[in-house]
Amino acid sequence: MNTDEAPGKDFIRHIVAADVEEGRHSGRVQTRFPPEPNGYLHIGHAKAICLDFDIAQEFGGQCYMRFDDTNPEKEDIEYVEAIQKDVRWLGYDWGDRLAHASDYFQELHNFAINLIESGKAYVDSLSAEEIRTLRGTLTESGKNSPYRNRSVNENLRLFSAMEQGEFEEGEHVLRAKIDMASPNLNLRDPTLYRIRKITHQRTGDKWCIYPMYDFAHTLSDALEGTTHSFCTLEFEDHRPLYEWFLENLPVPHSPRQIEFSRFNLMFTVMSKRKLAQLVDEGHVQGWDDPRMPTLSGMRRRGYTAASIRDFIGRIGITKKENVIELGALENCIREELNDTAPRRFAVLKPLKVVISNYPDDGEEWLEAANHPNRPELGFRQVPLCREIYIERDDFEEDPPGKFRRLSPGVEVRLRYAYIIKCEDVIKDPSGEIIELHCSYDPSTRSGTGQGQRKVKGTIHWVSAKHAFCSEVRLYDRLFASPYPDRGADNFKQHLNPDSLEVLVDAALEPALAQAQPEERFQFERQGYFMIDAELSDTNQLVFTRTVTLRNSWAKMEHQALQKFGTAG
RNA sequence: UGGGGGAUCGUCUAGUGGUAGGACAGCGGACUCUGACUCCGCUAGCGGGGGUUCGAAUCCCUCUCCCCCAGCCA
Repeated sequence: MNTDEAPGKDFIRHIVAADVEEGRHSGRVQTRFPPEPNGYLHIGHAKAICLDFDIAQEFGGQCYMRFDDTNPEKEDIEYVEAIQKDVRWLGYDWGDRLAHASDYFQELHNFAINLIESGKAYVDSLSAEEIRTLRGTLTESGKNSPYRNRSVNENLRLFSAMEQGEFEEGEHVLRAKIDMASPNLNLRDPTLYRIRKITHQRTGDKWCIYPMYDFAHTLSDALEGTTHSFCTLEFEDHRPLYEWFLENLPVPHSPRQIEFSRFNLMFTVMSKRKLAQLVDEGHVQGWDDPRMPTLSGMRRRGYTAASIRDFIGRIGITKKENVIELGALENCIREELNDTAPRRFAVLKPLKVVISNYPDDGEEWLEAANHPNRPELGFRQVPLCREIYIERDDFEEDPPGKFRRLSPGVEVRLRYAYIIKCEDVIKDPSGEIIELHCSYDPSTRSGTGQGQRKVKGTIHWVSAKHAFCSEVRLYDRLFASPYPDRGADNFKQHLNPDSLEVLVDAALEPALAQAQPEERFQFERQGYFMIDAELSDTNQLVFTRTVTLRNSWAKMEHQALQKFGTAG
């Protein structure tokens, strides 16, 4: 097979293309992204957002941004604003097509009257418990409510009284009259309206009856002229109800609902309820905590919108349950940042090195490439003097076999500078290594073509005198288990206690002092980092690690530990 | 035990009666002043059993396993 071929379209695009070809809806394509403003958007929503907006665009149609705000109890303007910000950030523009289910409350109400008048809806005065009992079970059919055969006039009168606020919450509901014996529970006279005496964030106190999801969502789609209504699998058996509304009401358009599977990410949870719990109970510092799978959290972590869209494109659309490896996501941001991020030196866990044969007051500035594979990005100067910092992990007194770093008597290259050799290890009384004494070979300066001998390895470093100290935050997966919400135990038991490591005395090269918010860097041999604008101020910069570099050495170490146990 | 869905390399995903392909991961190698990047190579899959057919992931039968549904949430 030809590898140049474009990847196959997903099943939804096949369906839409076929509909267009057959001239349904006059070839028009219109979609909508319908979030409920009861929480922040997460990476799972990105799949729906991309699907809704991309398909509309691909077929020359339009996509509405519509808030499904039919439950004032849970919804809040804070979420409405955050959601819009996140969708825009992802790169989508709904133009003037911003809508709310609440914009349609009057029309929805008219549809309800219509159903009552045609004998297809009735006011039920049973309690919630009684309704549940009469609904039956998965295997037993339900029973009709004693109020099911009220006259049209009585239903009209009661519904009007509900609307006028003459009843308390829970006294009555409006139900569709469909089939209490249906094997599909959604068709056993579903509730259409309930009484809620709560101020709505948009309509205020105008209404005290609010439509239920199935009713409001279907008819909002129909009123807007949606042609294709995408949603996740759990709504699959709501489709017959969706279609029942379309068939039994004088709707201007008949959209088609198509379901796809949500996606799940290993080492994380993806339900708004659970994410809200992490926020409320203080396991994270907010919806935008860089460990959260929310779009705002990932943005703060350093993910770009392009990398998220790239990721969504790669995981595809199917109806199969799926759990995606974290590496697949990380790969997307690494790929982008490897290409675009300027390189810098940062010593995260410093160990002082004295270059004993370097002049006491000596100082020189060396040229270091901003990007080794992209010379057009130029160079910056890094200072060297007699005392420098290297990474503590880059020295081992008794190194394992394949260690390609510094150890006693061994030579390594200071990247973009000289070859040094470890002559002496200085320890404090407790035996902890506090300083290294090294000699350097002045003939081996980088770029001179001299001193090209093979050494053990190349390490990064920062001049002690010129270093500026910064806080660096190393974020890791929020959960220690790949499937935190599988099994009977509480998902919070799987929280990773090491998901955040705060380093307060990282030594950064001077050029980093000019770092701007949004600028991303590769700290060589470490990973990709960005300023956390929330935590930084003029006195103190705080850098956040977006993702580590791929690290085959760490992998080897990990495998060795697995093999020989973790003791010692 | 009712109804609705789903099963293709470790993980995602193509395939629509004609050599099971791609991505990520993994393994091996080359390169390397980042144990990065890049490049080369390799490993690895149609849930089981029948049937139709010259030929089946694809069509038929059957079995198994997994997910969703009993809110006045969405």
